[in-house]
Amino acid sequence: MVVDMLSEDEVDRLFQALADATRRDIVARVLIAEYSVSGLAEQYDMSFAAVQKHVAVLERASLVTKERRGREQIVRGQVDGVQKARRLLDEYEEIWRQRVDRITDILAADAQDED
Amino acid sequence: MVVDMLSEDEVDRLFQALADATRRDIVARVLIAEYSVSGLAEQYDMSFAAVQKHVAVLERASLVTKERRGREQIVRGQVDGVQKARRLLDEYEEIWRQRVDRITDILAADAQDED
DNA sequence: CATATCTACAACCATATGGTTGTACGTTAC
DNA sequence: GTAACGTACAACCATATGGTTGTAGATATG
Repeated sequence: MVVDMLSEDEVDRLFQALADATRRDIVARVLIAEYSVSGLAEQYDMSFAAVQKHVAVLERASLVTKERRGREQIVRGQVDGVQKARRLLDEYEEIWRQRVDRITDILAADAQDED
Repeated sequence: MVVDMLSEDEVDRLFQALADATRRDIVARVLIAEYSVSGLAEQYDMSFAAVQKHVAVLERASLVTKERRGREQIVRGQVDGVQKARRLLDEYEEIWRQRVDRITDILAADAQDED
């Protein structure tokens, strides 16, 4: 059963956001604890602006949220984004399982014929 | 527990391959049944070469396999690629769940303090 | 053999991506 | 008020991506 109703664009953004090691690391970090954008930037060997862009990509993909706190912007992980992506992949596995079942049925029918 | 041991590059390729609607559709199709590359190309409103490139991306990501049969190249879905990606996402959910548990513990400890 | 089919691959183009530096602006601290 | 901090955003660059057309090789079919 499909519960998600994600547009193709949303799914594109989800997987595209996950297709970068730095961004996956950011997701893991902010699922564990809050970070400011500059706090995140300290963790990586790249400019603040680069990290800022990664966070923006993750935000557009609904994998993190940003919330202003004073002069800082707090980044938090958004687990339902992760869950949506996982459920998508579950559906592919389901498709595959159904094919296996179908093939098993066919083989069973063949066995019947041979009786 | 991590069982996968996928390199960052492999994961990059996996998610990158899934970040395109045409490629996701190809994966779904070849999980259900075999297709030749030209058979796949008929399904989409783009050139044969474009579909060929998409299949190549999926192959590098271990989401499909190609096998020559006469002059055709048969494409099949590779479910373990899908499963690897899903397990990756499971790990993120696990990270998140552990944080929730930790926060719950802290709240419980605070409640203790107030007694 | 001749022809049609399926694939491979190169060359090209427009746009997207991942990075940089520089500038500007709001917020906190002294 | 001034300086330092955190952020936003523009401009720029190199490379990757998703598409095209064209050419060539291998395999089947008449």
